[in-house]
Formats: sequence, C-alpha cells, structure tokens
Amino acid sequence: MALINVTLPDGTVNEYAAGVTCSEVITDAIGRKNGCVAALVDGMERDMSFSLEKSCSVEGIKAESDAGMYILKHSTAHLLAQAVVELYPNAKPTIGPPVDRGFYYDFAMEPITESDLKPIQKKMQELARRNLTIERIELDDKELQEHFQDNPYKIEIINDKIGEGIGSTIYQQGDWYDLCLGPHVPNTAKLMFCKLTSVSSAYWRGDQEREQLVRIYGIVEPTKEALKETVRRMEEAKKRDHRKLGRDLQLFHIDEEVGQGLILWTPRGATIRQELQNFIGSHLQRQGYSQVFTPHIGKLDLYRTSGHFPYYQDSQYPPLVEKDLMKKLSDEGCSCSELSNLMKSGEIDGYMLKPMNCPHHVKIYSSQARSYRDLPIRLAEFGTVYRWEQSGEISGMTRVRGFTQDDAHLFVTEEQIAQEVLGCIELVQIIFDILGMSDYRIRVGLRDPDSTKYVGDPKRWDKAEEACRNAAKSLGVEWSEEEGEAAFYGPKIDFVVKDVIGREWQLGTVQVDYNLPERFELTYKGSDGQLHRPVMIHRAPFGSMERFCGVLIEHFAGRFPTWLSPTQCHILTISEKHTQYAQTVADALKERGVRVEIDDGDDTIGKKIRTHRKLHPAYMVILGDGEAEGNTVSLRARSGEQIADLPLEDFISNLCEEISQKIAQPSLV
RNA sequence: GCCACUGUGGCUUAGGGGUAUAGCACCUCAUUGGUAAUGAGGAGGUCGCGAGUUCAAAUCUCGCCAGUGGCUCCA
Repeated sequence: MALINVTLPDGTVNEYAAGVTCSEVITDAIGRKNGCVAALVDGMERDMSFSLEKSCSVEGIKAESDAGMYILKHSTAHLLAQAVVELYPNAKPTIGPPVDRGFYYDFAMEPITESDLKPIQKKMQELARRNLTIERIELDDKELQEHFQDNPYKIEIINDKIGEGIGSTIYQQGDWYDLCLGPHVPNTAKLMFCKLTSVSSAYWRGDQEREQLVRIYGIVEPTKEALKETVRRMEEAKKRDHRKLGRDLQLFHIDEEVGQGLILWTPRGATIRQELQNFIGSHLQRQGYSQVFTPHIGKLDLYRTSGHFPYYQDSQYPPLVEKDLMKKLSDEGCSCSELSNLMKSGEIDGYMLKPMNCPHHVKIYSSQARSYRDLPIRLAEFGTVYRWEQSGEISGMTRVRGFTQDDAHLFVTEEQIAQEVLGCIELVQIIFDILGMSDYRIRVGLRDPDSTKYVGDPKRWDKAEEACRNAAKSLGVEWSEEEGEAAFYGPKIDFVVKDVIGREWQLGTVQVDYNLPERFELTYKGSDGQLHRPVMIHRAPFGSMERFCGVLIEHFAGRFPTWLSPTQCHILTISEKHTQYAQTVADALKERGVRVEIDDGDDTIGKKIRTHRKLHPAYMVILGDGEAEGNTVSLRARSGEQIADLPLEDFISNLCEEISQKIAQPSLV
C-alpha cells in the first residue's frame, strides 16, 4: 500500500497509508475530542471523512472558528429540512444557506406559524440525538435528476447551476439527502445546540414574480453554553429595541392617524435631538458652514431640473396641485392618470414635498454671482425631507417616510474636493468618539469601470475617487472599497456603525456630485476671468436625526450620557416636608441649565426610586432632613451606587462639568 | 408593494358566539415614609376600523388600516 506524508499545522510530518481519513489524522494529532467539524486539506475545506490519497497538509476546522460556524450552520439547515420533511411530507425544500446570525431554509409549503416551530425543533433535536452519520455521495447527471425528480426547485438548481457531465454531490443523513457541495459536519450529534427563531417568507430566488416560500430561521452553536449566551444576547437586543424603549422612555410617538412612518418627537426625545443638533451646530460653525433654512416644498419644475421628479417618482409622495387648477381640471373631467401625464410632460405644474434638500441649496448658491474667492461655500440645514417608502419597509425611527437630515452641500472647486471631503468626515469622527461608537467602518463607493451609467469625465472621477479613498484611509478605521456602489453622479463614503449588540446600521454619507452643478448650470468666476463649474459635495454625516437617534437609543439601551439625557437629575423627596428644599435645589440646577424633574409625591422613597429607575435618569437626587439641614444632596447613580451628603455647590459644579465635557457615562458616584 | 402572523382602557395582558379579566400607570383618602412596590377605595374599554353570517359577534367570514418578521429598495 502506498504511503503518504501528512503535514500538520505545527509542521510535523506523519506518514500514513494512502486512504487515511482527515478524521483519523486529526484524532492522532489532537485527540478524539478535537472539536473539529471539518478539515482543511491543502487549504481546501473537506469533510472529516475525506480520504487522503496523496501527500498533503491537514488542519482541523474548529466548530467555533468562522469557517467552522459556517459549516455548523449549513449542516443545521440540512437538519431543519430533514425535520420539516418528516413532519410535512409535502414540503419541498429549496435552499438553506448559513447567514450571519445563523441559518435559514426556504420551503415550498403551506404557511406555518411561530407555534409550529416548537415541534420542528423537537424533531431536529431528536434527529441530532440519533447521531446520524452525514455521508457525502457523488452522483452523475442522471442520478441527480432521479434523486430530485419530486422537487422542481432542486431540479431548477441542477439545471441552472451545474454544468452537464459534471455531476454533483448529495449529503445523506438517515434516509434524507440534500443536494449540496459541502462540507458538512460528520454526524448530526454535532448539531444538538440549535434553536429555531422565526418564520417568515421569501421569494424563490429573491424574485417577486416567483413563488412565495416559507422561510424558517434558526441559530446554532457548538456548545450548550454558547447557545445560551447567544439566546441571551438576542433577548438583550430585544430589550434595547428603540421602538420599545422609545415608548417606555417617552422619546417619540408614531400615531396611526398621523401616518405611517411619521415620527412625533415627544419632549424627552426632542431634548436628545436638540442636544445633538446643538453639538453638531457648534462644529459646523467652527468648520465654516453657513446655516440656511428652506421650505418643505418646491415646484415640480425644480425637481424636473434636478432629475428627482422624473427618476425617483416611485419613492416620492405624489405632487401637490394648486386648488384652483385642481378644480378646473376636475370640472373638465380630467382623470388622475391624465393629471399625472400632464405633470410628467410639464404641461401643468405643482409642488412636491421635498425628497432632498439639494435643489433648494443649489438655488441659494445660484442666487448670487460667485467667484473662486467665495469657494468653498458650505450650506448646512437640518432639512426635513419626505420619501414614499414601501409600507412593508417602514419600521420605528430607522425607516420612516419623513426625516430630518443633518444635511449640507458644499460648492467647491475641483482642487478643493479632497480637503473638503476630509473636513466632512472629521465631524463624524468627533461625534462617534464622544458617543463611544468606536465600532464603525467606512465603505467607499466607487464606479464600476465597465458601466456607462455614470455621468462626468472619467479623469475627474479618478480624482474624486482618490480623494474619497484617501479621506477614508486617514481615519484609521476599517474601510473597504466597493466597486459599482457609487451614485451615478459621483463616488461616495458611507459610514456603517455597529451597535453594542453587533448589528450594523448605515448612517451618514459623503457624496461627490458632478451632476447637479451641470443640471443647474452652476458657475463661478475663476482667477482667469472665465466661468467655471463648481463641484458639489453632499454630506449628511449622521444620515437622519430619526435613524441616528434610533440607533443611539439602542446603543445606550436608553441610558444616555448625562449631556444627552432628557432629564439629567430626578429629585426625589423623602417626605412632603422636603418639598421646599427640593425646589431650592431644582432652581439652583435649572439656573445652571440642568434638566431637572421633581417627584415630591407621597410615595415612599423606595417606590419613587423604583418608578424613576425605569426612565434611566443620569442621577437621582435624594433629599430629606439631613440634606435640607446641611444644604447637601444624596446621589444615586444608575448602577445603584450612592453617595450621601455631597455639598450642593460641589454637586452642581461637578455635574455641570460632566455635562459640558460630554462625559460618556455618569461619573459622579 | 408582496407573503405570513398580530391588533382587548396609557402600558403589559386573561378570555374567546350571550357586550370583558388582572397587574402597572391614573384619581381620591389615610399614611410623612431614608435608597428596587405603604394601605384602602375609585374612575377608565361600543375588544383597530367597516361590512357580512347569526336571535346574538370582541370572538366566525370578507375588506380596509396599523404593527411585527421576512422578501425587494434606501438615510
């Protein structure tokens, strides 16, 4: 029998008879309980049962590694399919890939509900306990067709994705098998620690025109403890959900009668937003921006020129038509579709709720003759815009139909692009630092060189792309270039923030734009006495105040830093005797601009603490006889820690210091 | 927009063909209490909206509205 040399990761070389399996090699190297789900053979992922026929390197893939988790999830998806088919013999499995948070599997079957998941999960665990061997079987074209003749979806995959004469593999566990390239874990016992999380729907191959499938989501971990931890994290995420916290903490309200996706900022939420805007505003001033205000609507013609009306109609509210004109048209028997056509063709005009602020800002630019000496001109506005999001997309504050961008448009010369882009992202970095949102990355959207959809001179694009790339690099955070992700009018930088639970949110964006200056024929007079075209930079570092606040609520789990906290001190009295002193303390704090709430009701102090804790104030100030006599306060922090009899003046000055320094978390106790 | 599920007083929720639970919150009274619920009493709902079936609908059916989870698209 032929002998082969197997090289292990530590460099040792062992001799084996050809045909030895990965499993045997790994068992020899690191023992039976090696925690591996598959192996890397010469860098290629293989099953543990893969037999080695020639000399090679072998390395075990641990379940908890990224590659291992991928395999674990993938195999669990198969297990799910097996369980579903056993319980629902008519269900046709389609595809079941691993995803970030776990895995899913799509089935063509009668809809099921969440309550149906329990029996399925039980069945999965039963199958896992049976410790079925998962076996890889190679089939030729004909055998493939035969094996999946009852499942048109698999046949479609076989016909579309697998070339003729190549054949493919199936993985079999018990009497169930699935089309798959693998690799998979060696047996179902490795899939014990799984949990089905939700059921929903998806289109076959993501195509709206095709069948709607039942999608079942699940998670899996290598150990019981890891599964428990993951479930705990998911529950934690649920508790942080800004939709729930927003209601509990009275930050915002969405009312059916006002409309879907329209946020009503209640006083406490408005305070947070105002603080953020003040903060941003102070930096805008420092960076040489000019504040402007523009109305919420504009004439249709404006948006014809900008291109918004013709190209983005699907995502806009329908235009508003003046009432006299409306009456005249309706008297003439004009139908809605005729009206719509007349608007499209430009025969009648109307107004649009603005979907973007740029056209208004462009008009401010062009309201005067501009010289190169004026540039860059930076116009900033917290501008509210309206977009017709699909109803199924709307969610809390993160996906809405009316939102306020922390918007600005910079009108610059070609040479100024690089520096201005840099200035735009400086602000983002400052506020992310202050808020402790250190976990973010940057996507640089570049054009796809093979596409013709981009407007403007390729040389200018190269320069602008280089500027974006350099700006991204300069921040020293993770960034990636993404070809084909540029807007049609210019390259862009997107900020993607990770919250403490690990979910990613796209927030702000910086975009270079050659298109709008062209469309509006913007000019400035250069030093050469000639008219030149400026370049525009759009930037909304936080995207929208709504989404940003939604993310912040979840980031802080409702426990805002003192400077952002809607109420910074909750003053609780021990008894009614102390109301007057409480008022004195409150007045002194308000005098210094601190946001205060007094509870001088007749609840016991224990009850008051319990009640106020739910609102997560930065501090509770407890006042009784001792404090009133000594002109002091007693503090209780969110953590539950306390200090007693702090002189009032010391407390106020320390608190004000904490607020003005924008300290991330309360630090006085 | 599409699919599935859900919709009971401000919030959480029981019930499920004979007009409805409970807790918290709220109001009143008593209590003046020192760091995670003082006690007693009271008020508040045509069970998302509209039709239909039925002697009778919160409960069954249909339509609409809204929410949730996804799919497709964006800040």
